[in-house]
Amino acid sequence: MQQLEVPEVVVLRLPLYVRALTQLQREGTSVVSSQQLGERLQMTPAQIRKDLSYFGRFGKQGRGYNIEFLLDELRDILGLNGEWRACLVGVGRLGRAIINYTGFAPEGFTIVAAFDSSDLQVGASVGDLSVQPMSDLPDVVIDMDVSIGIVAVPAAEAQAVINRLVDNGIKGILNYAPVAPYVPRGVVVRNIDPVLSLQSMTFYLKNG
Amino acid sequence: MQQLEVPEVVVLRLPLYVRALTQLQREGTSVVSSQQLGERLQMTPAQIRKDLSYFGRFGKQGRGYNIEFLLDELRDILGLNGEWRACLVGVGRLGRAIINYTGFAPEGFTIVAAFDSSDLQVGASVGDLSVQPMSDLPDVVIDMDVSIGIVAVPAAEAQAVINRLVDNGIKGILNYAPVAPYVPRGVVVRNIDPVLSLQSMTFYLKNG
DNA sequence: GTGAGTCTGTTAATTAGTTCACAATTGGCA
DNA sequence: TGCCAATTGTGAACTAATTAACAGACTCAC
Repeated sequence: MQQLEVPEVVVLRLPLYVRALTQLQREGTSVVSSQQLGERLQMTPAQIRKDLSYFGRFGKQGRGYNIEFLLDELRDILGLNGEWRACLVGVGRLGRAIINYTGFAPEGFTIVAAFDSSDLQVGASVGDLSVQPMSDLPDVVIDMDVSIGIVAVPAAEAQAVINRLVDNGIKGILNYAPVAPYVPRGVVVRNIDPVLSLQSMTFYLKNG
Repeated sequence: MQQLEVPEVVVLRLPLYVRALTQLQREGTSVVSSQQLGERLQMTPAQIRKDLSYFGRFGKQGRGYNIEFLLDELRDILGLNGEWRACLVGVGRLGRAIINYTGFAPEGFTIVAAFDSSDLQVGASVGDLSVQPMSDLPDVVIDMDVSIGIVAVPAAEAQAVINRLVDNGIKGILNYAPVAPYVPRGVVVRNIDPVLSLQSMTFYLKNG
């Protein structure tokens, strides 16, 4: 599979399809056309068909897409059929909220370890995790098969923490710190940054 | 100003410029070239110059951009020089974490009211706010000049809550619920959805 | 079985976004 | 002062993404 040529925008939309299809499935629907799916997601049917065509042929002409089948294919493409293990760095208020967030587990993302650089935090219990010192990171990554690092430290420390995660073989970073981190090629970063979202929103609020 | 033609991608990048320039300023720099700024942000100088050119001419040939001046202009363009007041709906774990998040206030975003549809929550104290019933929403929006609604309710309730906010004149929604809400034209939505971020990340983790 | 109607997958056309490349300025220095 | 090096702002060229359009394939009702 040379999926290297799939545009990133397309990959970013696939989870949206997964979510919409899952919902349709729960509603008892078993087949959906690109037209119907497009109405739900507020996008053109052509875009949906085009997006899917990067990965294969999943529909039937005259009928549409079998939801169960398409869901399975999409989950497979995205790698959502297994469990992904993550570690979290930074157990301040934000970090604690992330650990306690109930939205990850049902989607197959599990936080299996929590780290903090402060001795004051090490040993504390958060959720059902015990906060570990950063020096435990190398062993934890290997022993617990961690592939994702979640960063919830202050901006000033974020880059150093991310470097450390990357040095230990982490290939995916979910970054909550308000910085645009540098990572080497082959490492994927996703930034969660509500302030940036608000700061672009106000442009439109201000100008009609 | 007919800024209606400014591509949205450009608007999304402006806050990044603001942030990088602010940092440069704190470091004591007073002038920066598009080249230097581009290195920081990992983007081409041409893109930065082009983006800025949608709004005016802020640089000096042979020299670069005066950081203080450019920052002021950008803050003005984005509407970041005043204070924006927001209300939050849903004071579960996530909502409480949002209220206690310290990253908003320094950027001029203040959460001035918290709502919940559950009688069990109404009256509770969260941060320095007292949780109000949704029926208070119309008055609060007007009396406290609220222009942004932050949604932290379960997925199933999100669309209804957003409808209610919009009906009461809210023009900007920061949505933490895992749904892609429908809003009428003229209302701006920004979704904060770490699960979607992870689900697209895994595509790349899975395929080299 | 057949035909009217539906809907996909895909190529082509269009639109949007990025990068190039260079004339026009500017600042600094001899 | 005059010249060199630096850097902007911007049309033009290029690249990427979206939408249109349609041939081919499937469904279903009769």
